[in-house]
Amino acid sequence: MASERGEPGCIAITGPTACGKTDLALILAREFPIEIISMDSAMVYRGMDIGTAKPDAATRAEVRHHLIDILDPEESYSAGRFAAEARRLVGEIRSRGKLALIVGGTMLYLKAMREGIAELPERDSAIRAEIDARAEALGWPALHAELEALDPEAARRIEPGDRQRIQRALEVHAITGRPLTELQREGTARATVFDSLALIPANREALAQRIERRFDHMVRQGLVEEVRALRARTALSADSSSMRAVGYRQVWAFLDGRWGWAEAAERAVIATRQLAKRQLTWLRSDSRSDRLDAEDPGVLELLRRRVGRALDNS
RNA sequence: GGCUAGGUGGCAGAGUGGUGAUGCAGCGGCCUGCAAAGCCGUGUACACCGGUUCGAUUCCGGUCCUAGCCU
Repeated sequence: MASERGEPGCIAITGPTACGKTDLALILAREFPIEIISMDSAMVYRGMDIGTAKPDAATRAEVRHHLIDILDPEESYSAGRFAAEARRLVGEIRSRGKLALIVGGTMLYLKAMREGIAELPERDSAIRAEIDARAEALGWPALHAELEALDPEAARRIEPGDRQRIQRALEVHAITGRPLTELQREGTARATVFDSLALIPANREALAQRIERRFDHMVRQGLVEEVRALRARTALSADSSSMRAVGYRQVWAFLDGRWGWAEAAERAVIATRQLAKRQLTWLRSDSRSDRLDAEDPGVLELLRRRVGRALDNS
């Protein structure tokens, strides 16, 4: 229906981890003039290949991929950057006469791109460190109370224990001198309209098993070595946002000696399952995505039709 | 067979004569620059059968299990 909305050149395929979206996207990309835009908050990092199930070099030589390997793991990405960069890429790909296929499971990025995101300052490490120090001394509920005074509306919707959001709201206020809520109200332009197809595994139990098998596979591929190499980077720590990723965090803890291997592996699988659950929760309430049964053998054919139609319209 | 210590929700693990301990997992949900993150919510558990009691998971007796020791 993209054409009917006058928007174009772009389709998203999303779904929880390990639902098969990458494989399907590659099949499509080999059959149609497509470039893939990765919508994945972990594949952006260089050196994080095995644990993110990143498409390998041969595949990427064959099918053009974007927003993979664009940052060092010490850096941080953001939904705002994704929205801006993906939008720009869609235009570029279109100008080459190709279809941009957005593939990934980072739902906030999908939302930021589709609905637009307010123009806010980027994170500021110095200010965050300062806020963390105060939280250490006073506790997050105390900072929540401070936020109450600066931005009552934000305080109302943010839980007193939600350090991440309290921190961001205080950070934005510290940088701009204005309440986050106000800034968010002002600028949520630049939405991009496009179809998105959500692959939903009908069987949770089967998904859980696939997750477990996939983790075992990653370990055989050398996940532990990959994390060991990352740990050698002095600028990287367990607190880095890249190292909070599922799998990496747990293997890091194992290498620290905090957990035995059995425990680390089990926790990695659990964390991945929980991630999938959160993704499914997001998709359940997302009325703007078409929900497809990931296990239905007919999905590929369905995707082919959607892609073909989108190409005809652009 | 005897003695001793135990049997608490899927798991771990406190506790009390009468207000849902807690943690983990699971399940549901939230989501505006860390999102593979962060957070919120969610359980008529007290082995079984009697007894005492206004009231027993908690006290008493028995039964059945489990572990250790003894013969």
